[in-house]
Parts: sequence; structure tokens; C-alpha cells
Amino acid sequence: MHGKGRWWQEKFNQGSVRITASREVIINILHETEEHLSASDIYIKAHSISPEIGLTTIYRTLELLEQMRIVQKFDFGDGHARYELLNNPGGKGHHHHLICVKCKRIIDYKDFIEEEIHCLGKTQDLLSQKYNFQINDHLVSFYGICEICRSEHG
Amino acid sequence: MHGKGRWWQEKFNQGSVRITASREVIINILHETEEHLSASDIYIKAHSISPEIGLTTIYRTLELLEQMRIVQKFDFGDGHARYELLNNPGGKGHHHHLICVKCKRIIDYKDFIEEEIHCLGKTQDLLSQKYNFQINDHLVSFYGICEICRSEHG
DNA sequence: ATTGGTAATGAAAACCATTTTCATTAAGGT
DNA sequence: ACCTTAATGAAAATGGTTTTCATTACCAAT
Repeated sequence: MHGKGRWWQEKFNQGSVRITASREVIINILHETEEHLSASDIYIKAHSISPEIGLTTIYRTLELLEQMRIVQKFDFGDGHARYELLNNPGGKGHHHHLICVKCKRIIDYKDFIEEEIHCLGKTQDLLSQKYNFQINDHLVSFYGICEICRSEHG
Repeated sequence: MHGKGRWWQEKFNQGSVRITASREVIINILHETEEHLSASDIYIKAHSISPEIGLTTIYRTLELLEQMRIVQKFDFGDGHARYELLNNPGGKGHHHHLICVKCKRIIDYKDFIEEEIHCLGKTQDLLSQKYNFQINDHLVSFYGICEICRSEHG
């Protein structure tokens, strides 16, 4: 369906935005993980590959990529935003989230999402018509209290 | 189903947590709005009612209420968390979100959620069993680019 | 190759929502 | 009233993110 790698490259060519070494490093890092990395997670990894990359560039690049719809930014409310590659054709699989509001643990689940995705797809079509939005992604999170936190105090 | 008002009161009585004037003010403010208020939104409103309430108390109370599962905290990624009353029996109606990643505008929609809710309910049951979570709420958000932002710079 | 203009970058400083500290006050139980 | 614990406000600290600014890398046209 897509060639491997660099599928995002075309998105750079419709403006004056350049593909730089730093940006490739950041995209590759995101490509190679299954986790939701924070900016400083990415900084640490990037820094170990190319020590000249600064944290500022990480932030700037992530914002750029977000607006280019190459990455998706999430905020689970634990104090730092997290980033995930989007539309990744070789992708790791879409998932939804289960979050403990006490200990902030995040569980990704893929098990039960097929029917959800189906419903969401329909809603997405209706919404994009009604509000004239170009919808690219969605975020589904369940909130609750995990087993451990429940037994600890309560 | 519930008497009106003070439905949350019972939640206070299972510990050493006190119902104070500040806390009532904050809950009432949340009760009377349909919006997602930020901490400082709430502060401004609360302050106009009881000028002695400080911002610190707003934050502390909101965190308390979150953990008591009286309010739900959201973070849409625009720099300040937002809070919404939860399980509100006289409630304003559950809704989902449509967010523009460029201008950060948030549209609440209620139109199409019935089928979604049905699917999500099923998933919720499965998840709470599998992970032994006590699930209280969910958050569904679609991300995209709104009409205005698309026409501006396309 | 040289020049000229624009994009990208890093370091340091600024920002700003949120937390923490600390001293004080209010509330409940006895 | 007394005592213990909870709640509060003001001010300071925190810490993730953004801005500023001076510098460097890149592309295009000479």
C-alpha cells in the first residue's frame, strides 16, 4: 500500500518546509517506539544519536509535525504532553486508552476497538459534514481507578 | 432518581473530608455551566461570589473533587486543564469533542453519540473486567482542521 | 563558486499554569 | 473550652513549554 519508510516525505514538499537531519531523527524515534513519548523522552533519545540537537528543536519540530499531521499530540493530564506518529502505514496499530486518575497509569488496549472504530467512523463522517471539518484522528480514553489504587485506600 | 442538588454530598461522608463553603461554591459554579471551565475561569467566578477564595484553593479543591470522582479533568492541549462536573444527575448532557489542531477551537457535539455510547458501554464492560478497573467516564475527541483554518493557509 | 534571502537552530531567558511551603484559621469530637 | 486534624491564602518555587535573539545551514539565481 505504501513503500516502507519516508512515507511522510511528500508532506514536506508542498511548502517551504525543509527535511533536516534533526527532523528525520525525531521522526525515526517516533517510528521506532510503541510508547507515547514526551518531548523530553524524545530529547534524550535524539541527544544520544545527535548530541547537537537541542530541546528547543524538539519542541519546534513536534509542533511542526503536529500541524503537518504527521504526529498527534496527546495530553493525559500528567504534566507533559505526549506524541505519537500518525497515519503510520507500517504502523504499530491504533489503540485506545485506559487511564487511572489516581496513579496516572496509562494502559493501551487494542482488544476491543474494532466495533468502536466502526461506530467512530460513522460519527466521523457525519461530523465532518455537519461542521465542515477535515477530521484526521480521534482519541478515546476511559478514566477510572485501577485495581492497585482501589485496594490502597478505600 | 436523585433528589435535586447536593447529590455529591454523600461522597464526602465516607472519610475525613469536609464540606466547606469554598467547595460548595466551586461545585455550584461547575453545576451551572455547560462549558469546560479552566481553573482560572472558576477562580474568577468564585472570586466574584466570595472574594476570599484564593486560586490555590481552587486548584486544591479541583484535585480533591477529581479524586472523589465528582469532577472530571480534561486536557485538550491548549495550555490549561479544564474541569467538568461528573455524574451530574440533573446534568447537562454528555457530549464528545471535535477539536481543531490549528486554532484549538473545541466544538462539543451531542448529535451522534448514541450509537457511540452503546459501543463504548460494551467496551467499558470488557475493559473493566480484563484490567480490573473501576471505569467512571470516557473521553472521545476527534481531531482535525476546521473550515476556517483550512481556507486560510492551504 | 558567490551572493542574497529565507528557514532552521541552540542557548538562555521568559512565560505561565500548577504545586509546594508555611504560618494561620476553622471545624468536629470529646 | 481543649485538642487534633483539615482547610486556607499568600508568596515562593517548580517545571514543562515558548520566545527571543544571534548564528548557521540551505536553496536559488546569478
